[in-house]
Amino acid sequence: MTKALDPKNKKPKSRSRTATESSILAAAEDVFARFGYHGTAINAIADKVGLSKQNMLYYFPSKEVLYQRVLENVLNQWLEKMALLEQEGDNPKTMMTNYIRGKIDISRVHPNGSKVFANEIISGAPRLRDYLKTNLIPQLEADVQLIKQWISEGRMDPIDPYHLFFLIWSSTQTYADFSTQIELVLDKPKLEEQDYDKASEFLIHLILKGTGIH
Amino acid sequence: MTKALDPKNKKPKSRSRTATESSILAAAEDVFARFGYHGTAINAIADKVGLSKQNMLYYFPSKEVLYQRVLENVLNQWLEKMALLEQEGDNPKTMMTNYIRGKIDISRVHPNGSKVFANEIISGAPRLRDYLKTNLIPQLEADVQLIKQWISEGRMDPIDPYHLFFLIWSSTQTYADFSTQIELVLDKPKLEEQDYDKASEFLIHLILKGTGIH
DNA sequence: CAAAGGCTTAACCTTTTGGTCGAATTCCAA
DNA sequence: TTGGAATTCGACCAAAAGGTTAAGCCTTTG
Repeated sequence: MTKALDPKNKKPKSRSRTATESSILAAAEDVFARFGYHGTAINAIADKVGLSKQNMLYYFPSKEVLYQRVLENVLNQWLEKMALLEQEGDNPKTMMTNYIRGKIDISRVHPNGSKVFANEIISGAPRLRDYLKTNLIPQLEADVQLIKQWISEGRMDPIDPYHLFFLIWSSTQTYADFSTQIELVLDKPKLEEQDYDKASEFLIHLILKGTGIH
Repeated sequence: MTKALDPKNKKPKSRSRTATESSILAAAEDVFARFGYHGTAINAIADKVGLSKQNMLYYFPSKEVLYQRVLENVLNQWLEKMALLEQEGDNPKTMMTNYIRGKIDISRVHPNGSKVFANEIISGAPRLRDYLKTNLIPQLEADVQLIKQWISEGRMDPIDPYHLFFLIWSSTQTYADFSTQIELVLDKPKLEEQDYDKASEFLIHLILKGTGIH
């Protein structure tokens, strides 16, 4: 794979290096998503990028390190968009709508990331317990506070905020993690944009109504 | 769920043999759930049962066969209880309530089965596409018809039945598949019965209200 | 233009693991 | 008791996969 000449390259080595690393990470995310950590042969990733195994190991010294980097990328991308608090809007309805729509968007745009994450959690989250504790949970707690505030202000029904988030997380991520099953049920080779839109509308409607947000 | 013996069985299996096979299957379900197909070493299963690897292979000739049997067991157990149509009750509210509660029960009693299934779907369901097509989907279609009927009778809101099932499946199975994450959030070493009860009540309330079932 | 340093490859090594084979042992009914 | 079937075990094997090493190639830069 020859890289395009870049006239304004000031540090070509570092530039091409990051490019190579990115393509490796992308391929790795894909393969790890489908086969899980153990099911993935680093050779399969190398083939996909068009590198030899040894050469790929030059960029990432081990399978474990590569996997960690993939996981890291996924999590960072996620956490950014995953706060209810940070949604646009000044009222429960708008914010919740944006939140749900955002989560479905992630399932649509980054299904592989979601699958890697799912694999990790199912197998007991050995590698990211700490990450979850220090990053996800604090953010969630803030979101929970917001929900409680809305409840106390009578802007929604008094429901358990934690289980509400479990519901939203699972029902949105299922369009990534379980896409195979959904495609089978809907009899489509691949989910299309309209399917995700439909899912969004459905979930938004049901959850808003179900929680009494108006 | 007829336990009819295979016609091609010349002799019924001995009591001790079936007992051994059962304990192997149980251990296998456990290990496959945690590590996935590729991540599981048959030695780990054998150790757990207290057999040598070779001896275990005497009962199940290969890892693949053993895995298939585990999957088979899980699916059969599931399908039995998974029809909305077969729930007790003569009205939408009761039937839907029992359905959701039943699904949460499965997550509580058979979390490993759920995880094995989840692993399989995430990795593209290579081994059970056919099973889903011939077993799950027909049952689902019948359930979808029932929902449509309820809608046409004005007993619930006009919503998309398919996405409703996706929501119920995902939000109930998450208490098995993602239990690690949930335990972390709820700050408990292990989910207790009351947690599942709470989840049931939450989901039942939200889904009934959200779909306009009364 | 030539040294330095980044990049790539061939050959090789080690460990793990699914699986085989035949001998030994146990179980069971005649 | 005994012969045959069922079960268990020790020894071994081949393939796959992660990883190492040392040597060569290519690009940049002083």
